[in-house]
Amino acid sequence: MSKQNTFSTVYEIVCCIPKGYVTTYGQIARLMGNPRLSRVVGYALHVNPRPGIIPCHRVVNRFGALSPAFAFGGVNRQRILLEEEGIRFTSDGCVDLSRHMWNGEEYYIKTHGGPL
DNA sequence: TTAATGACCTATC
DNA sequence: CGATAGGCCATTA
Repeated sequence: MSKQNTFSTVYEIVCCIPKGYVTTYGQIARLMGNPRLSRVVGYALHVNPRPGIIPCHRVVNRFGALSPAFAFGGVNRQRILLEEEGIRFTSDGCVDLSRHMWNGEEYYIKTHGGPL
């Protein structure tokens, strides 16, 4: 209800990511209206006030690479969680964004009140 | 208060 | 087409 507004928005979008899909920081920032908020999005997930509740493991970078240090329990934890969701990983250890890239259309309609 | 950092992205050469 | 540099927002020290 003040400065947490920005963070709350990030958590809202992250919680809105459907199972078996992933999105990028830039995509989330873009949904907020400021594509440059990509860094703040990562920071919001870094603080992650509700680990285990917020599916931050479904958020990856633009290259589809996972976070260097996952704060959920183990670095391999994120990859396992995504694999359990049915996400395919490449030999590079990156997520196939072309297969699970969530554009956040649902959130866009909810915020802008209309489709793209 | 100023300065520096960060789970990033976009634009330009 | 590929690589480099900069920028933007918020938070912390």
